[in-house]
Amino acid sequence: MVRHRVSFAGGTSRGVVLDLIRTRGPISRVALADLTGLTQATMSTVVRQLLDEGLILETGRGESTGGKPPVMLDIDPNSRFAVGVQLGRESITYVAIDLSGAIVGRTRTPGVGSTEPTEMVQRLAAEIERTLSALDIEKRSVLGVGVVAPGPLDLAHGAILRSPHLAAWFKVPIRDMLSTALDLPVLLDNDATAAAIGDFWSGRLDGVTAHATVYMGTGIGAGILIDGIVFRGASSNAGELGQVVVAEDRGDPVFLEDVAAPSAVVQRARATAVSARWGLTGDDEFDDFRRIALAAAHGDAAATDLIECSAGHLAAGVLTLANLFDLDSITLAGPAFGVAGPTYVTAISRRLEADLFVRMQHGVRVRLSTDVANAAAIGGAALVMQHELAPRTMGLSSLVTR
Amino acid sequence: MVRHRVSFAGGTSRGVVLDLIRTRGPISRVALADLTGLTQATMSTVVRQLLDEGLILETGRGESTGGKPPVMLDIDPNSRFAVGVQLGRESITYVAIDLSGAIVGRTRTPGVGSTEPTEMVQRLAAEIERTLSALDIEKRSVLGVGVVAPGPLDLAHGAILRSPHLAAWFKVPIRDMLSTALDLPVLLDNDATAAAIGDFWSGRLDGVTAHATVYMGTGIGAGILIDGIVFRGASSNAGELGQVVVAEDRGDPVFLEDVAAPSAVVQRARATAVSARWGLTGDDEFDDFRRIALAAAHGDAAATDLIECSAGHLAAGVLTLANLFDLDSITLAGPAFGVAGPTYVTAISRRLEADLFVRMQHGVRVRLSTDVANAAAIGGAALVMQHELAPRTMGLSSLVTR
DNA sequence: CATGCTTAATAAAGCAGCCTAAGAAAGATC
DNA sequence: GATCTTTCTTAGGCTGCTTTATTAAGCATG
Repeated sequence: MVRHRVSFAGGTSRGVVLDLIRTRGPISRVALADLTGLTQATMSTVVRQLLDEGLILETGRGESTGGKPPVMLDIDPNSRFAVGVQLGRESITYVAIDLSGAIVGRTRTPGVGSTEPTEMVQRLAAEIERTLSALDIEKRSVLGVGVVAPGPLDLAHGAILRSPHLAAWFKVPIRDMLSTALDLPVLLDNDATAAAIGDFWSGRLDGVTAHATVYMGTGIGAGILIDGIVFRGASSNAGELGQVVVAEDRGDPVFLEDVAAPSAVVQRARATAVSARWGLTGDDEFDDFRRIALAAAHGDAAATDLIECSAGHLAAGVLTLANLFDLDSITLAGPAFGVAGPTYVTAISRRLEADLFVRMQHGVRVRLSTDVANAAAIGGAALVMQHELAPRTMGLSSLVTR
Repeated sequence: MVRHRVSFAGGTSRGVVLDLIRTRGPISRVALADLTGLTQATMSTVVRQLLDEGLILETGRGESTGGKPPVMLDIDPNSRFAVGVQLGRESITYVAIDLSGAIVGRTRTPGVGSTEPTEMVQRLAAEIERTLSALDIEKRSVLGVGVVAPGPLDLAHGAILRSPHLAAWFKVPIRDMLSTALDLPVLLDNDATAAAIGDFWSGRLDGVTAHATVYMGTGIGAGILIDGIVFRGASSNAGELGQVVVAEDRGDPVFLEDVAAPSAVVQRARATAVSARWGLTGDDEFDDFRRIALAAAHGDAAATDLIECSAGHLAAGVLTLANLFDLDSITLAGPAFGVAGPTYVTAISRRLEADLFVRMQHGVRVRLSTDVANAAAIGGAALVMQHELAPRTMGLSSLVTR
């Protein structure tokens, strides 16, 4: 047999193998060699390294297929941990995950509010330290912290550019400040991107080539993964699903965000005659959206109409997204899907089945995230896992340095 | 100085260096080492190889900057050639390009019509042989032939899936048939993708990260390049710009193709009272579109309205595309831009300047292709150049075998 | 104009990640 | 128990890069 030399970009084979063990484990060395295309000899040394680092374990014997039974390998979940922090409007969510991606701890504190960045960083650091010690996690087994924020970010400098309620954070180097305070690696990324990586790390995207995680909080975004690698575009702002043009109004574009986001639903709700019965407060748009979704879930016709309308628009936007990226997998995440998630899944699935350009060739798997509310925070932690254990970037400009 | 190990995915450094020499040449070894991040020593050997293969030449001395003056390197344009074939509705275009991407020959023959695939392949092969010998190009300096067709293709098998006027070609392995007939490598790809690679090969995309070439012929497509690598999606059908949803009509999506493509313009024209004065034939929608565009160019108000309307819709679709992919460069190509190109460029530029999500961070360069009518054929040839001389694909699934 | 300085290019040796080839280990089969 | 099959490791080699050192070719200066 003629073997061709096989190689992953810049020494990522260790990461690819770790991914496979995580998602397909327990698994033998031979099976890993088959899946990656690497030789058994190479796999032997890669696996040796992962064992030495304590990331994986030999968990016993597999079934013999006529010869020596294989030694099965699996992740050692408790060997490493990562922390994810979601800087929310109304609250900050902290999660700790283990190497398998399972949540081992979760806390929630009041939102950023008007706290100064300097003080906030101290509070974040303190809360993270507290969470870790409460969980009996040694700091040296913590790979780092992933901070997740909405809106456009300056990833190069680890700062927030503009965000609805985080104006005071403009260009503050929060990533480096928190890293100094904690003496741990810190990453900053966008909520949708993080949620997508979280889906990938959970192993639910096995076999998927082109995936998008649609994240709806206050705004609407999408984290896009190609072979598990984040698609970022020219300035790391790709996937701004809320900025899809869905109609025109006297020559001006109408964006998806204007018609499908929670705030749009609430605004339209206020204009209806029956809105009083949903108990809208007017203080917190997001809370009001939840009330409308709940009313819809209980069969309220007008509320159902409002949610269906939002879902219909989102479905059209997602159809555009799926056609442009030729997706084969979509998940929905974010607090907006907390109550009405299934309605949105149905609307999107129907739309794609009917109108996807390549529907004759392949379908698109549409699913709800396993934990819509915490998806971004979990993703933040997953981001750190991927960055530290299986780094990978797209394109040629991304020279791999190590 | 601590140097980090730098590496391009699977031995593509040769191709990257060739790209740089092509686009930035004449250039010295030292400058190449700086640009790529490779060491001077490595560059020395890479350049040696390219010189040995005859792809590049030492063209003389550069300016001294206080020490030994550098030896400048440049492409040897006549060392290699490639042929591009565009299977058009009404005509087939053949172009030959040299290594610098310049057109060295062009032919046009009647379109495919109802010719059987088997016979057509023989005709294509004969015409290509004739073109090459007329240009005095030796066959061994020809890297291959790039065949370009509209519509969804089966790239794995090198066949056309469905195409307006090429129904008889469904699943016919045209790529392999032509390769056998010519004894040359043959590639098949989509018109938009090819046009994008053509733009890249021409060197006009230097410094661009995320580019799209919008191709409008009968349909509307986009070829997307990230760092010069084609973005293909799950089934190589990414960039279907015509399938962007621009409005809704009683719950059904209205696609960009339905309102902005030449056929939509012609249809709308027929419904106007004044359409008689444009001399529409009704035979050939594309020809009629050209007449309307010409009338608009001569100041006909009703024709201008029709073209502006199409341009406005396309601009909205391109805005969506630019926001989702975070583009920093767009070119327009395809026969539909032959007459009215500047109108479309203006409409798109204006729309992006006004509404691009990241307009505060960076702009998007919008330009017309240097040769709108032949862009796809040129791109087909460029595709072969890139495939043979600087192969690269995106993601991890693309294991590099050699 | 000989000497030294700077920059350009090559040469030599080493390392990392993959390969092939060969063999050891451990059970299955007869 | 001998042989076969499959798993896993070891040994040696190739490739593409690195680092370090050397040669080549110009400028600057006493």
